[in-house]
Amino acid sequence: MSKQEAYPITYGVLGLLVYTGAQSGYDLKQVFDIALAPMWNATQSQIYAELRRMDELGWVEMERQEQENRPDKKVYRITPAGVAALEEWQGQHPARGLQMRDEVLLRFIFGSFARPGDLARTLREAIADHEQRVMRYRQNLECLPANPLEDASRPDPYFVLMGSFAEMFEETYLRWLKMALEFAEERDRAKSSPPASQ
Amino acid sequence: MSKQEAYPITYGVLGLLVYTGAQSGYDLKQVFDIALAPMWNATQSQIYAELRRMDELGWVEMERQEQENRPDKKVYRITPAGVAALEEWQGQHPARGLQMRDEVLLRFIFGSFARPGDLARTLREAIADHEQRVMRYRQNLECLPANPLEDASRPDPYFVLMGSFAEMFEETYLRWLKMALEFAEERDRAKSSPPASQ
DNA sequence: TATATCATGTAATCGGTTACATGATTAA
DNA sequence: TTAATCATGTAACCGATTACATGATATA
Repeated sequence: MSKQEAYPITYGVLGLLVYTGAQSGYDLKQVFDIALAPMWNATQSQIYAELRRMDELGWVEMERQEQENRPDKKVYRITPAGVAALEEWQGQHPARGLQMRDEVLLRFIFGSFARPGDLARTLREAIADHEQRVMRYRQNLECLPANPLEDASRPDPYFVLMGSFAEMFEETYLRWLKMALEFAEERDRAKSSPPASQ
Repeated sequence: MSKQEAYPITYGVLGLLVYTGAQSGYDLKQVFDIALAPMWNATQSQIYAELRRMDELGWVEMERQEQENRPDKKVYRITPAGVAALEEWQGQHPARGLQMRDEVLLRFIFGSFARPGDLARTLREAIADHEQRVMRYRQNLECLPANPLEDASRPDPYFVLMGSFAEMFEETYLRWLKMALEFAEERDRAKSSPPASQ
């Protein structure tokens, strides 16, 4: 078989369905962006495509909810076959290792080509971006879902640990960004003042 | 204009060409994997495609080197237009923020569906993987290139700072992985021993 | 009145990966 | 003798993104 039946993103949507219960593609996208932001991202149309795929696989069931003055809401629910698929997946060997794509770091490493101010501006914007991320992750920690398979009275311990990963990662990243910014600003100052040596 | 003329990966290859001097696509792939591993990854055929693209843009020049008993080596060199493109790029606003795709984290967050042992095994493999990464990054620190635009007698300070990012990131990641593994192992123990409560 | 949100999707395209082809050299 | 490496690339495909379409409701 060349074409796979499921991908990481497939299992991401599937797993979320367990925690949310029956949900529409639209709502799942919101949940996805909050819960899985630290390790994956998906577009709206991708979520719809994955739900259709899983419907064909029998991993989810769709129920059409009529609405007034709006398009019908298609509400999806995970099936026992879907739960089995999640369990199978956990036993498989990960297809790929961690993949990062970070244009800010790519610019930084070639920062010697930047005109004065450009690199520092890029870094300041990145700092603002990542500070917002940290805040969002901290907010998420206060409304974590319970685990329907285990203790329903407490927030899911896996989500708790993931939250701590997100926070650790963002804090490390921010620490570095601030170091890098100091370096970039110092370089700008050195370039604007008349060079003493050389 | 809808189709872009250059992407982050384009500038990645272009920037490396400054440090390596004239290089073949084959060799650039090796350099790419070492120097840009923390923020981007590229396949061999992608590198060839980017070199062809930049040749058409006039950002690089190609020289064919004949070889005995081997296909000709196409050696690329950056042009002044290429250097200008790098500088322009540094002034633009990054198109996308950080993107992470990490199947290990995705499995972890849905780890309650894992059969006993599966999650811990995934985490142990991830620890081995990331420990290798740390070692590679530390090795890289000992053979960093000089910056041909600045002080040629010292390793490039941008590469030095990137190296420290890679190390910080991997150490944070490893610290978390070990916490997560402890949790997973404890969970496995609790499931194998007869439950006292419930 | 204009924008944003709710809610669904399709079509087209793009960026990236995989598979394949070639053939000599070197190491296990 | 087998496998890996050097060195180049093409073709096909796949996963993901972007743009577009629809139309009501709520908000500014």
